[in-house]
Amino acid sequence: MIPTKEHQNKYYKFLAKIPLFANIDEDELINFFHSVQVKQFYRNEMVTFDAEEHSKCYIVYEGLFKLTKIDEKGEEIVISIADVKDVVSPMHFSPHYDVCAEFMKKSTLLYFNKDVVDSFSTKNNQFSNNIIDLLANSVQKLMLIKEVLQLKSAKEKVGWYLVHSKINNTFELPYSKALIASYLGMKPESFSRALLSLKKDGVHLNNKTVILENEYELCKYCDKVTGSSCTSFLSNQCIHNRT
Amino acid sequence: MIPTKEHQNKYYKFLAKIPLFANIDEDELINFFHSVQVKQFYRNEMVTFDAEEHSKCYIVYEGLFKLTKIDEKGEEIVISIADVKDVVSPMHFSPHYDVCAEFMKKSTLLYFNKDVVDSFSTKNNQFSNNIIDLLANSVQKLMLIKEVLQLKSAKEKVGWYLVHSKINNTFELPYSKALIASYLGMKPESFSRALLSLKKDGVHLNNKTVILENEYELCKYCDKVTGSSCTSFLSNQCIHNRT
DNA sequence: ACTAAAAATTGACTTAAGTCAATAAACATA
DNA sequence: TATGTTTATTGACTTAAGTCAATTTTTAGT
Repeated sequence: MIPTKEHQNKYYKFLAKIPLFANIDEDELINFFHSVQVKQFYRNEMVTFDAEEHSKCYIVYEGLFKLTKIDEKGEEIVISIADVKDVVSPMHFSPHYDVCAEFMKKSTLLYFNKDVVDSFSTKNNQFSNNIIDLLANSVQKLMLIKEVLQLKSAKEKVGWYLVHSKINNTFELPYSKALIASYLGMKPESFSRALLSLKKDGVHLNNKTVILENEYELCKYCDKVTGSSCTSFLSNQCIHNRT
Repeated sequence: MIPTKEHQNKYYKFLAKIPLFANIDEDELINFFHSVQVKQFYRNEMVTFDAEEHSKCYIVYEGLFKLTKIDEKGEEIVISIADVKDVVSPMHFSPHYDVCAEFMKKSTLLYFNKDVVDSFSTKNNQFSNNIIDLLANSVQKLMLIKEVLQLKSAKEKVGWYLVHSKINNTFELPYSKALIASYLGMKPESFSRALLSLKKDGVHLNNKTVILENEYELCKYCDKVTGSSCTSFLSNQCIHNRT
């Protein structure tokens, strides 16, 4: 759907702050933004992002959804969680790769069709670079979560997610426990039991807020990439500080 | 190491066939290839691809290695297998993301430094597009393997890998069973037991060659992206043919 | 503030895949 | 073609996380 004039301005301002559009000349950007489209999705709505229908690039303006794959038995895995400002770009997948988007909240997505994205990236080299950064980031995130899923125990997974939240979201669990559990490839029951076990080590969860008896209980679950955004990175207490 | 004149020509010919360099004007390509470097690695050699030292783009000229992550206890997961013609590009990872390359054979890697890659992609839009395709492919491959690892039983994983080999490598297992097992996130013993169970369903393995009692035993393990390269894709027998 | 619905927890039990150890098959190099 | 080494298989046993069912806690709408 093409947005009304009144909405356009706020969409433009929002988009201009997304890393995908960073360091691009404002005139070119505004011109590109003319082709933005908008779509609303309802809570619990499920959409298959098959590339034929969805050869687009989506940006979450508001709301939350998870990208999932579901098998014949109804078992579901979460590939990624898409929050406000996140970019999901099925136009870059194979036409035979289907993923399912499950909306956790009423959501507004802004999107561009593949042809306009491609033609803009041909004209504008910085935009190409931004796409490269976006995809490189996805690759790294997927490699990291693969490591977490395959190498860590239930308790370590939860510990890892908590440090992650500590460092990136200032001690707040950003989503429901069930959603985080499925992102970590575990059942809510196991998540709950892992939290119980962490509590014995001094890691408490007051509703969604992480509380530590003394500051460093979670450090041992930290990975280096996450850690590099920590204020104590490479300090004496930091496990990544090996000399 | 800078290659000798005599070797240059064969490297150039090899590189020109890699998708990363497809559809680029030959003169520009040859000019870019002047900056290629070469490095040899020995069987069982292990190298950490930390971004500081390895802010490069590698192409496997000959040999084989696996990209792995290893934890404190020595447990290892395989992130990807890099075979001849494959591109591995640590320059696109965060400087804090370390992966380990373990060489399975004596290998020769060609590589370009980040600065020359970046400057070529600034000048040449097609090259930018090829990098985007390369990364988009990695994303999709990682999403697919995540699905395989989390959603499938041991037997289904092996079945999936076998169809994969059937379709892409004409019925040959390309690597050792132990390597394939670890790529599938399982132990060699479990791989072996899964093969035993598949044998009961008419799937035999004569050394590394897959033999089917009647043609379609493996179809139920096929995913749609892999299937799209199958000669019988969407035929009557094909499970992706739902009407 | 009240109620219904949704989300999270806890306990008892099950299970698929891992571990460890012994043996067998395949490979590579003389 | 023999020999030592690596890779694969098989069997007995263990275990971490899943399942199912019963509560309890939290959330959201009136």
